[in-house]
Amino acid sequence: MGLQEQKQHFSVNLLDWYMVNRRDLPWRRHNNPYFTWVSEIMLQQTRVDTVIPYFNRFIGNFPTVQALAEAPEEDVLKNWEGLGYYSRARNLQAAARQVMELHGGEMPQDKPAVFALKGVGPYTAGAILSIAFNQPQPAVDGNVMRVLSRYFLIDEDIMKGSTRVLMEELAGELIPEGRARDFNQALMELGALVCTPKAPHCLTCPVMEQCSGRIAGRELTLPVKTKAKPPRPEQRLVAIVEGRGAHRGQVLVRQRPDTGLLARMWELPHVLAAPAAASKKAAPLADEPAMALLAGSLWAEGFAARPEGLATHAEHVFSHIVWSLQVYKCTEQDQSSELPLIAAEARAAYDAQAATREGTASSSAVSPESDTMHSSEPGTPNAQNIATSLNDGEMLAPSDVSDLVLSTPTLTGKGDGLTYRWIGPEDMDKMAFPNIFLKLISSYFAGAYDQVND
DNA sequence: AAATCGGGGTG
DNA sequence: CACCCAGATTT
Repeated sequence: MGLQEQKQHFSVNLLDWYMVNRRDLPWRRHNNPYFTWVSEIMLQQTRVDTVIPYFNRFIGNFPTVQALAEAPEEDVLKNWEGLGYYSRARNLQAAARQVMELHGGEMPQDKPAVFALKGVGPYTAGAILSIAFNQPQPAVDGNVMRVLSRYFLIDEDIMKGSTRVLMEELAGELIPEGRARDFNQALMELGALVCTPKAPHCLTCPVMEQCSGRIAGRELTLPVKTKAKPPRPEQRLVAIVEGRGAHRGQVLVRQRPDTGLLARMWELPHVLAAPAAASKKAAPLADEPAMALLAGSLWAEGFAARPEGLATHAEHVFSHIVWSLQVYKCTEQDQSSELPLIAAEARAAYDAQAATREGTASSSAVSPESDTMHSSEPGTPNAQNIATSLNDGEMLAPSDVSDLVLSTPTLTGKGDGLTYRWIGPEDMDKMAFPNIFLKLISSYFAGAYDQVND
């Protein structure tokens, strides 16, 4: 068969199949460019079933571009909580403000203007232009590259940028006249429902007859894709600090920096236990030094807390990092009278353990990442900085750690400080937390860590 | 071109 | 357990 014939077979049969088999999805019920836009951002690297409830709630709370543009960013982030890739939420709102200022609140319809919106790349621009405005632009995502690589037996590595460009040219040629809206969605629908990654349903595929990949027996080996680098392991020590006195019934949380991992999300305080010098692998730290490090870090950030014992272990997997968390239940201590005692005990506990470990034992650095830290909450103890030159993941000699634990906090009054807050259960519905901390804090408020072993 | 950026479903 | 998902942005 000729290539042109193969292309026509594909377009005609795929489109016919889609008109019968298309799913009824919330963003397909109205032809609203704003709905299309929001859905496409949410669907980036995220499954349809996951997105549906988020989309419905988001549109309910922010029904128009203007409503989104005028909302507090905190509310937008809260609506994104648990969906991941939180820069999507912040970019989406920034783009809504772009649309208000540059386009009077109406979605632009020309490619340069759509592409210029924050968070809109090659795929999403094509998706918006074709789905919302029926413009003959390709929308090449992972589904499309998988379908095309199989049907046309394309051996190019789909991780390469040049391959995506090649696919876009091909996908553009396949769009039937005047049918970009349906055809582009058909292409993705086929990838999601039939031409699936591991076990494609070739027997029910509308284009199986002329699928070069299937005919060659290559449907399971396509697309060609270089393997991703495995995520690096990190051991982290987490504090659930139970408030006393004025903070009774509350727990200590902090907000992450404006950029980087989980930007502007709230979390429990935690420190990185640096990998052992020899193996360079993250390994659990014994409870005593772990609690000493945690007490020392909290102290250095302006909080007096006594670690009581291990509450639980937890794991959180990112694309590029795996957090193994040791979670310790701590209690807030009276600042003036008991703090020196806490520091001394922390040092004694650390030294006792360090003596039993060979060479350079595991140690810690402040987190998150390389940001310097100090408390900025009025009413808390003095703002301090543990060590401005200390980067996340750097090694510390045990003696340095002891010094840190015993060091007298000093005000720096500079740099981007993290905001710490004491919160109760009622505060959880306004602040956005990553899922791992959402679970840990909810469990704490539910009484799950009431008794710990110390 | 390679890293960074979440979280969960699937075989 | 590995793989991948309606990718974009930064370096």
